[in-house]
Amino acid sequence: MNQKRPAIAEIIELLGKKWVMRIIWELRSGPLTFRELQAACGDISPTTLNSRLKLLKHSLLVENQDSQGYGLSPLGEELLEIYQPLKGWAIKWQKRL
Amino acid sequence: MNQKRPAIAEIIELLGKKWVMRIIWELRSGPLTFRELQAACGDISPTTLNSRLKLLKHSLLVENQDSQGYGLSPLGEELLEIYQPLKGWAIKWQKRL
DNA sequence: CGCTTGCGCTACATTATTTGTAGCGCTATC
DNA sequence: GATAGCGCTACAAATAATGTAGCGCAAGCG
Repeated sequence: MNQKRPAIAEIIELLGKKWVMRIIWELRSGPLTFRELQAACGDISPTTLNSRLKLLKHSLLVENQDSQGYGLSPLGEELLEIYQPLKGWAIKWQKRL
Repeated sequence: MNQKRPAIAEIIELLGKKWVMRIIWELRSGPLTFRELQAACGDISPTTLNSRLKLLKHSLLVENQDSQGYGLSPLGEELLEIYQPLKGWAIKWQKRL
């Protein structure tokens, strides 16, 4: 009852939404509160942040970590791992711009 | 004279724009013409497609491959490589949704 | 030549999404 | 019981994406 579209298309759509990757990235070194996250993202509006958090929780990438705020779920951590190589590549890429 | 922000933040912003990852993904097995790309993306509007192509060319990820249409640049290919593990992960992720 | 076909792409009005600001309701601490 | 900070919502304004029509051009054909 799940997939209408290939999984890769689904995740590409999700990650293509504004702020989604950024939020995951900002949670890389542990949970943050709503307002910390807001500040970390360079003052994303609370409306958008909340909407993205709902989406990310629903997608099982982020979860409430009781009293610590929002943190990455195990799946979220895995996704972040996959993104690691991006860090090195990005520097190289930026130099050529 | 380049970076005001960390490279990773810059690429996250770029890839977070709607359709950007999708376009790169659709070019994975070779260049496509404007209209082929439009169809591959499930009928993205030409306005948006053109705007993204401009952005991607400017970011050196996509380039005009003479008479073949649009294709990934070497940097674009590298980026796509980094995304490979996403494919397997996405399937696992989708099952848990 | 004059006609058609398909291309890359633009114009532009409509619709959807994001932003920014103010502030509510709640809890904890004094 | 007053203050401070939190997560979060309301809502109007700004920005971005969409859909449709079609232009200008180049190639192929009769």
